[in-house]
Amino acid sequence: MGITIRDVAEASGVSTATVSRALRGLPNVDERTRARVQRIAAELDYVISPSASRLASGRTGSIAVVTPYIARWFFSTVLSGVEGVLHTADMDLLLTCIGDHSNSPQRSPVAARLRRRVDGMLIIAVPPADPQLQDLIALDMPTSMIGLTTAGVPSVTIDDVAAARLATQHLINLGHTRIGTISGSPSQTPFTAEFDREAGFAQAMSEANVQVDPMLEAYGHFSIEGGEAAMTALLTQAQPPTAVFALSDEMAFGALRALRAHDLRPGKDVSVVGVDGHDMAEYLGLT
Amino acid sequence: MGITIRDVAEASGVSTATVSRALRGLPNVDERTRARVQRIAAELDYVISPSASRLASGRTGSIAVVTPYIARWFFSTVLSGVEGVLHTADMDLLLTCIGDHSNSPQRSPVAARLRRRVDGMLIIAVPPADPQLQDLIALDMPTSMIGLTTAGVPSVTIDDVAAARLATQHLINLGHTRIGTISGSPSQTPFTAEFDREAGFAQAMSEANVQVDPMLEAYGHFSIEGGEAAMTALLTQAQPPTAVFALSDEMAFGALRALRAHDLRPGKDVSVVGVDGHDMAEYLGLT
DNA sequence: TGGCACCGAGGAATCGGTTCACCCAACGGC
DNA sequence: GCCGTTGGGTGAACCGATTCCTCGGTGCCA
Repeated sequence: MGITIRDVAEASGVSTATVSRALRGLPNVDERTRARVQRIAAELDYVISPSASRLASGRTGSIAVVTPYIARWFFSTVLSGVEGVLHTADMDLLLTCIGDHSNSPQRSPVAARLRRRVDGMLIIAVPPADPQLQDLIALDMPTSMIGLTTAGVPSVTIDDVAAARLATQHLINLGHTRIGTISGSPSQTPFTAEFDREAGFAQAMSEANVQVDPMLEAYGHFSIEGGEAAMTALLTQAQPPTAVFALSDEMAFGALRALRAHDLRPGKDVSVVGVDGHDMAEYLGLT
Repeated sequence: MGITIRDVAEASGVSTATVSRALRGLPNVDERTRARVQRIAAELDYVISPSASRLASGRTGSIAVVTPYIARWFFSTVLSGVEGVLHTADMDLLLTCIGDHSNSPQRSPVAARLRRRVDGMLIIAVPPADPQLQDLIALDMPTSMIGLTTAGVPSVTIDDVAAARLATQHLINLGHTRIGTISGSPSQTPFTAEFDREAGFAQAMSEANVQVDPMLEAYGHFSIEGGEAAMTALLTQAQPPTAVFALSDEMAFGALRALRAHDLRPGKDVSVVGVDGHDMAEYLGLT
């Protein structure tokens, strides 16, 4: 069917070993030989068989991206960047979504799926308490993380604590004292970011000696709908907050929508801030 | 290093051939033998080597998803769905982004990257005129498409023509006669959707005997910023439109932002409609 | 001039499954 | 009792690279 390395070898009058070295830029090949092999390979439209190469070399040339969500803003943005990097590095990107929400019985455990299949993984913002995370780390392969940290694994995160403090302080500076929050959910395994943002909020509040009213905490599950419901809940209280800190921009959107529904003007009647840097944030009159 | 099929074979006292058949549910294996093999494989924590399996069988068990964007709403949503399906089918998902925008010289041509690497592809809304598309189709492997159609390739699309007609008619029903459009760009390779939506707009307009003013066409490049710029351009004309049809919701967002900047109320001073069904569409007061 | 390092290249083992061809025993029909 | 089937199973030839080991030849240095 396809052209094999042997065909190329015969056509150029060398051994397959030489072809392999020539094509991969390894040393110990005469440059003239290399050029000839390359030319012939191109003429024959030869494409190396990744399976065979992987089997023989032990390297797969692909890395897995593990993420709890794909369609959400933060994740797809990161994914897009990662794809670019991997693509130019000529690596395959295996996309794998893990998540308690999609616990269909058919979804085999991630760790088993990845074994012997990739050279490394990139884990994006998986909740640290996710049981599957341990299995992944136990695979003991090169790993990086984005948006969460684990001992011994390189990672890149934003300083969520600082960001949340900043956002909260902004509200305080505006003179607000009844500041509500919209966080993820009361009981579920928290994301690292969720944890840190709450911490930042608490810090800023106590620093400014502003009382945190437990009545003013609502849960938005990191979705737009959830944010809206949470905001509605806050607004219908006897003493609604004058400002709201949303733990993610998406929930902030929902909150804004709730404001509209109540004919309140965001930024005037009620201030809303969110954390994320979402593309759309600035378009919507978030504080 | 890893446990091989041979280890399992020896441990269960059968040949590797039988292990292979037993583990993959093929016939001609005594059920008791199969059970024993499965148990032993599990005990040994045996994981089959995909590379070897692919090499021997010729099947890769993975399919490529080819898309021009990852981070945009439509694409990441589709991607998320596809991942679910593929995952439960126990297939690997190779993510590949092609796009004229990211024409860094390093990005090898997609078609070559995919040959011998996947069993099939899923192409999402690539502009029909994209040169790489031809190469992909020339690979002649099982392919499906979403959001574009090509002769001989199964595909699923929404009826963009109808959707655009509907949106336009809505504006017309509201009594508007000066209706502007914000489309992608005047010259670039159009997406199928772009094409169809323009067609639907034109149809609705001519059916209602409403004049299409060529002055009222602006280009938003399918981005929020672009939509805003386009809307601004429309608004600063001598006779600005009273309604605007945006070819995508993202551009519609931008348009709304421009309205805000001009202190105009969406839906009252100027009506805006978009097509897409974007999650956020309804939250923003799009018509 | 002998010894040594190095360069370009080939031979062949190897990676770990899959699958084809064949084999053997048991069984049923006539 | 003989023969054709069929279910269960084995052996070994692949699949298509990679890579270790080997080898002749050349240039360099002592």
